[in-house]
Amino acid sequence: MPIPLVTRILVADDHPIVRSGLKKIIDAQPDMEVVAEADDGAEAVKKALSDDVHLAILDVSMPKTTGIQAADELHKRKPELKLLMLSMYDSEQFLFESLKAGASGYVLKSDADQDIVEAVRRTMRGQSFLYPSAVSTLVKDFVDRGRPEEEQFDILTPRELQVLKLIAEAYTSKEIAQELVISVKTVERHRQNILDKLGMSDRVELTRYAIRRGLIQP
Amino acid sequence: MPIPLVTRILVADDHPIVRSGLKKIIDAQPDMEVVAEADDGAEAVKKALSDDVHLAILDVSMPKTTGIQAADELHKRKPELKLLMLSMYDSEQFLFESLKAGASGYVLKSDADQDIVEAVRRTMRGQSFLYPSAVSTLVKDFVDRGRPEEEQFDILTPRELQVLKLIAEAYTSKEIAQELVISVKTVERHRQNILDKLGMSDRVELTRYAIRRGLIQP
DNA sequence: GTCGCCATCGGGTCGAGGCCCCATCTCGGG
DNA sequence: CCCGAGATGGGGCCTCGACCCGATGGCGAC
Repeated sequence: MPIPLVTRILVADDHPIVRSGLKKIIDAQPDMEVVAEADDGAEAVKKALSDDVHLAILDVSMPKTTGIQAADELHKRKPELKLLMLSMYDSEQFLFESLKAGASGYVLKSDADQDIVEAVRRTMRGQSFLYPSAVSTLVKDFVDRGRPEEEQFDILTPRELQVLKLIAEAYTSKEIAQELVISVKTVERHRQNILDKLGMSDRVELTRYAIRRGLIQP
Repeated sequence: MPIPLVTRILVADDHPIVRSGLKKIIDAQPDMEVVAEADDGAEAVKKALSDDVHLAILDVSMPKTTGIQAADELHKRKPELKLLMLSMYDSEQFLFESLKAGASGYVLKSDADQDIVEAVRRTMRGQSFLYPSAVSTLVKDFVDRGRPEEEQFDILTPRELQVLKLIAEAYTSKEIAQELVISVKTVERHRQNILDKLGMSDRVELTRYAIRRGLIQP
């Protein structure tokens, strides 16, 4: 498939101003154009499938359906669609999950005004674009590949996500147990599993993680 | 002082894309123009004083010097400068602090693309602009004014801000004590005072508050 | 079918966090 | 000059969180 003369782009971010800023930068380029916008992962999937979109720029952290989930689904249902992830955070976990979900690029919001045009062009040429320190992260991961069958990195189960969300909303274990109609012990078990999987050690870290993921608002 | 034909605006936000989005919307208006940008409160103060700026749009939550601190200083040193606060959050506390710091308007980021132009025009005319539910908040506060000398709402002391920051970075009390070279008891005393002042009850809520304030990144 | 993952529930330990009491010292403002 | 606020420290209380141990049923993959 040849590279289109004008790349038709969908922009998904929950903040209208960010979309507006991206649109300004992109529409100033002769070879690209924003043809659709979405403020949530689910909407992004719908619009990216129906519209004639070449490339989707997805914010990793969006309420309800995150950018990663959207990327995953889009990659399965429309493999020829290019995916470019946008994130506030230099996070190893998000980077890996994005790449696993089929993203070709990962741009930090703090550098997006400079990087986004280049990232779109590179992505459309079939290459990848990662922000500088992401490359180091990938190299480090490559070197560390000594561990034979270790889990590499994890995703939480749906139930664990529910519990995490409530923890980050300052519910106590007892309150979570009532809310989910399970025992306190089970809540604590889930919490422990989440802490183990993420390599964290208390609720404060979980809270920050939940916010980074877009599970809750600060 | 007459209203200038073209309002000269400074935009301060730590995310370049947000600045870019605001600039796009503002520069599309014939009667306003972005003449300076800043990514931090301190820089905003410097530029707003030196440049010939009529109005400053300040993000409430910025790293290091927050928008509120910047507003406070600008209001003291250049009282004729109009101040428009921009925030991610519908927060009573931030609203009150902004108004106390001399801001004429408070716009939510989620509505900024629609509200910002109107807010700038109203502000330049010497009026106020608040997002809808902020008006209700102010009315409620007015009605509640029954309490005679109650502290109304608080701000944290510098020391308390230090402690809060470390708590939100998942330091334990013991670690904070070591870091600040004080006793664990004092740390817990500070933590308790912070909780009391903010009307909160655990570290998770403090963490979310610290993030909203821009004290730390998630 | 067996193995592993997920979700559920129980026991126990120990320290930290959350919530009271108290006091001292310093410093700036009325 | 004293008062209040900020910062510091201590004693004690009880709950909850963080980290171990164990088990069982279900469900999907190989």
